[in-house]
Amino acid sequence: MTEETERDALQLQDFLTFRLAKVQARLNAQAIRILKDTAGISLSQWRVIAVVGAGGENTVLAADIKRVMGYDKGLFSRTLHRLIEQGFVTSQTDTGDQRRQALALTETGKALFDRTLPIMQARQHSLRSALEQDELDALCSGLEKLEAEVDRQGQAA
Amino acid sequence: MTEETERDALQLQDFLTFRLAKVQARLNAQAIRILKDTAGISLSQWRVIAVVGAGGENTVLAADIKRVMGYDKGLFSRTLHRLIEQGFVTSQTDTGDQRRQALALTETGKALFDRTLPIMQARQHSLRSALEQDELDALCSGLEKLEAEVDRQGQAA
DNA sequence: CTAATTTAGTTGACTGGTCAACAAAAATCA
DNA sequence: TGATTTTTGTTGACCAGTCAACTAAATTAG
Repeated sequence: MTEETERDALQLQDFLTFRLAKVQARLNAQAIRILKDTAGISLSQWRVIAVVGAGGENTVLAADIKRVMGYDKGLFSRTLHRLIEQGFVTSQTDTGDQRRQALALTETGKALFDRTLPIMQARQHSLRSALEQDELDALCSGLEKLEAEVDRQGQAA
Repeated sequence: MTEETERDALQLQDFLTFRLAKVQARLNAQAIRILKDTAGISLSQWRVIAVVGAGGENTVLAADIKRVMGYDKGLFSRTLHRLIEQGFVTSQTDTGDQRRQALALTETGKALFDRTLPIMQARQHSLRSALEQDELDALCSGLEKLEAEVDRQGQAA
């Protein structure tokens, strides 16, 4: 019985972060597969295209995207260059501040965006449809509180 | 206004999986940092030690751990060998089925487990303490439903 | 009993993502 | 103005994780 309770206690304490990690890994894998099959791009590439595409005709600053996505500098830089190489995005250094890059989608990039957005939106919708509205709210609220607690702990350390 | 609503709509549709990914990334980074600083092991190594350690004096089958953790074969194999090299875990091939490996912690491994478990439990506890019990239940329930929906979609495809 | 299939594990190649060192432009300040 | 610091981005090295090819042991079917 001691072993059982020990084991249960451990599984229990590990429940939250481990479960979160597992679910997230599966959602991630699903998104990666969909994007690879339907658009031939990576998840980080899609996120950049999505944000630039959401800007419509306006150009979007690279630094803003990086900030919004919370991505690493290095990862973002490489992702962006791959997108430029593949001809989905154009980059123009700001005339005022030459460190800044203003991004826009090419015609090919726009076509990819228009084709891929409904697919990804449909996925989001079907995921959301598994939950009632109040469950969805509770999930988001719980995630926010967890995130705030990680911040709080990070500050303390 | 069109740009605004487009942008908002996009941020909204991206909310759930993106928010989940961000929170999980931060939780993961926190766990990795704690384990590196206090125990000098990786997260995947800790999870193996945690499961083997939870078995107490009983040996635990490698295949069972792999299944419980949902880890890739290759990752698990390499993680295990690093643990054996470092002297935290011993592996003994099953006398009946020579493909199976029965794992146990060495004395060093047990010491590491005993030292690290309370640290990780304390972390879990403080994360949980950010949520009321019903919020925690709602979060777990929401995650389960999401996971089930991913399964359902995966089956369909 | 042998052949085919399944299961467990190992290995190499590859991608994604993090970290740290660096370069260049801009802002701050003496 | 010129020196220092800050911000922005690039690059190389590295670790985590996935995938596919392979080996070996066990099981199943003929």
